Amino acid sequence: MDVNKILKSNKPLALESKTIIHLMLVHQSISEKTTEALKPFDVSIQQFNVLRILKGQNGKAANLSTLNERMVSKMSNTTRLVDKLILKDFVKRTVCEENRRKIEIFITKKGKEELLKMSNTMLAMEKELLKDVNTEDLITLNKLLDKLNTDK
Amino acid sequence: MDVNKILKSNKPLALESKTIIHLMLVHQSISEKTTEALKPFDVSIQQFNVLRILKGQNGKAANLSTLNERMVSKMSNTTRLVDKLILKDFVKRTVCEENRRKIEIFITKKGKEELLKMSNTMLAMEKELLKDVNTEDLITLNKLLDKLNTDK
DNA sequence: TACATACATTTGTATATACAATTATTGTAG
DNA sequence: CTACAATAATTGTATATACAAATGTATGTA
Repeated sequence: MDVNKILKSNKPLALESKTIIHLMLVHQSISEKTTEALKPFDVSIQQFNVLRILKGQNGKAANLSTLNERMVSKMSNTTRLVDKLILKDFVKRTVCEENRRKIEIFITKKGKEELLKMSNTMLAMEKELLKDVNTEDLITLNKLLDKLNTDK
Repeated sequence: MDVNKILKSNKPLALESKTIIHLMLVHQSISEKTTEALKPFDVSIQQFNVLRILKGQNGKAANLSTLNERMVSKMSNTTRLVDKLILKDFVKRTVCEENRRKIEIFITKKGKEELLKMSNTMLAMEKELLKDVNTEDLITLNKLLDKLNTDK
């Protein structure tokens, strides 16, 4: 992707602005490819992320706040994401007995099975997207992204 | 931003997956900061982008398809973005006389004035976000992003 | 015990976006 | 010249997201 071709601006943008736009365009592309990759499973990228986090818990429950901390989503919408995953029978939700304000969310057997298929499809998409970026470059890219001042 | 701290996964993710998540998290942060920066002007990042592209036209009109090509937006929504900018008196829309299917969109004087203020605010935000990334790193980052296979 | 406060989640609602269908205009084959 | 396809933009609608307010539960304190 060549950001200059897209911008076609005669007055040159600040390098900072250009970088931000570049990141936006890259995100848009990733987002579209992800939606496409996950379409057969009828889940959104956010629903996929919830499943991936839950599986990372290795049987332990996660409550909503925990999910939320690790996700690109607002609390109120995480509730609704979980609602949708329950409808698909991919996760279970129970009230936490030690603290009834909290809820506990688990991934189900079906959820785990589907997640495995999704992950394979996703990884194929990711490899295709990153096929011209070698390992060394990927490491550099991650290091550079770590330098961004994102409060996280 | 340290993506490993956020993921907290025990089973290590593929470097490709990690990079994609990293980009997603970075985008989310940029998106939030941008919304915040543009709030005083009551425009969205997409509306800002329309204005920036129109200004880059240097008086020449842009039609919707042109705007769309250069933007992170679907055609149908670009129509509505322009609607909102018209309400604010930031742009004007006229039917193209050579081809009445097309419309021509111009930035207004008021639009240009406001865009200048917005750009200053945005640049300050961008510099803050990228304060720990030096020029050389920015160039490297853009080069790496160019390597992504995004069909653009 | 009663009451204020904090915490965890949910609900309501306005706005944003994606996708499909529609309208209006132009181009073109017969 | 008419019919049909192609182009440019708009509209309808379902889903997604952000933000604020509300709900239910727990904790501190007078």
